[in-house]
Amino acid sequence: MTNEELLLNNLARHISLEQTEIDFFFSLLTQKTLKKKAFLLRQGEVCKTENFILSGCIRMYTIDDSGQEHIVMFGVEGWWTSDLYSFFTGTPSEYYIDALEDAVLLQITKERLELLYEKVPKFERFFRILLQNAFIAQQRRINQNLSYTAEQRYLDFIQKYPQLEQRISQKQVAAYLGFTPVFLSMLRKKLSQS
Amino acid sequence: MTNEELLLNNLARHISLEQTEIDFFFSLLTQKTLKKKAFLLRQGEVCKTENFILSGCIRMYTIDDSGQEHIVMFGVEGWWTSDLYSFFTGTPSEYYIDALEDAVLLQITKERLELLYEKVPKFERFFRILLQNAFIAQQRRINQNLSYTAEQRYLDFIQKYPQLEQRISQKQVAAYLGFTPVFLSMLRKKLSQS
DNA sequence: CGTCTATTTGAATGTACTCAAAAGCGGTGG
DNA sequence: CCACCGCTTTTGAGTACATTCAAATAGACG
Repeated sequence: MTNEELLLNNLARHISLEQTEIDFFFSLLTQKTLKKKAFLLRQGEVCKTENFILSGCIRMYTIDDSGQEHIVMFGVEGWWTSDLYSFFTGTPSEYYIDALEDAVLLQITKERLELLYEKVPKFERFFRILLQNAFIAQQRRINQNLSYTAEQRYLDFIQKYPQLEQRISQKQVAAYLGFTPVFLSMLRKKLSQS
Repeated sequence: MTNEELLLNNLARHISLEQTEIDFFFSLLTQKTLKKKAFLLRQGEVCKTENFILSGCIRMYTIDDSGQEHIVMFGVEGWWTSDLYSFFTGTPSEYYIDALEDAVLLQITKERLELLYEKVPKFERFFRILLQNAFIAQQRRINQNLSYTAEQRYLDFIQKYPQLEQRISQKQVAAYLGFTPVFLSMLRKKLSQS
C-alpha cells in the first residue's frame, strides 16, 4: 500500500469524496520525517499541526515531578496524532511527542484545516468520527484502569495490540499501562511460569 | 436561567444560529424526567439518545466481576451524556447510566441527530467541539491516573469539582477516582489532621 | 421509629514500588 | 567486525500504599 492509499482508505472508511476534494485535501498537507528519538512536540510548545502517520511509531507522554514518563497514546501508521487541546486553543502543550522508530508524517495546520472544513464540510464529519472513536477508546481505557489489576491490563494490552507489543520496549509498555518496568518484568516471568 | 437558556448558552458558546435553526433543533428534542436511582441505560441495552441534562446529577458506570462499581463520568446540568459507542453503532452498551439525584433531560435520537446534521451542518461542528473538549478532559484523567497517587487525585478532584464533591457521596467519589470508600475515609481523616 | 445504606475504625493482607546490583542487548566507533 | 558504552531487563530484598474483612457508628428515608 502506498502512502496515498493508506490515507485514502482512512478517509473512505467514513466519507466519500470526489477526486477534486481529495486533491484539495492533499494540497493542504506537508510531509515531515522524524528520526528515532526526535521530538515532534515538547512540553511548553504550541502544537501547530494534526499529524497522520505514514510509517513508524510515535508516543505522546508527560514527565512527572519525579522524572517518570507516562504515555497517554501510541501512534503507528494509519493513525492520527496531535495534542488537540494545544492545537485548538493555541496554548502551550503539557505533552511531549517523539518517535520510537523513524517516522514519516503528513501534517495539516489549524488554518488549513479550518479552510478544509469550510470548502469541504464532509471533513468536519470525518474528523468528528475519528474523534468519536478515539473518545470511545479512551473511555474504555479509563474504565480498565479503574476496574482491572495490572496483570489484567497487561494481558488485555498484548491481546489487543499484539503488533505493538513486538515493536516497542517493555519500558514503554509499562509507561502506558501505569506501572514500573521492574514490575512488568516480574509479571512476565510469573505469567511464563504458569 | 430557564431550561431553554441553559441549552442556548451551551450552543452559543460554539456556534451562532438563526432563530429558525434553534426552533428546528428544539423541535427534535423530547424531555424526560428521571427519578433518583432510576436507570437511563442498563448494560446490554442499546443507547438510543444523546441527553442534555437540564437539572439533577447522573453517573455512567460499569460493574466489574467482583460486583464493584466504576464511574467513567458524572453529569450535571449543562452537560451532555450518552454511551456514544452504543449510540452510534447500535450495539449493546457495556455501561449503566442512572440518576444520583432526580433529573430532567432533553433527548435526541440518532435519526433526528443525523437529520439535524443534514439540515443544519453547523451542528456537526457543535458536536465535534463538544466531543473534542470531552476527549481532552479524558486524556487529562488518563494522565492523572497514571501519574498521581490516590491522595493527589482526590485533592485534584475536590479542587476541580468543589460543587460535585458537596452533592455526591464519598462512595461515588471513590468509584470515580479508582479506590475504595474505606480508603477514602482514611484519606480524609489523615488530611484533616495535617 | 426502624431499616437500609454510608462512613468510620482497626487489623491483617496483598499488590505494586523503590533501591540496588547484575546480566543482556543494541548501537557506534575504532 | 569486534569492543565498548549506555540503556533495558532481570533478580532480590525490603517497603509503602491501598485492599479486604469485620464490626461499630452515623445518617437518610420511609
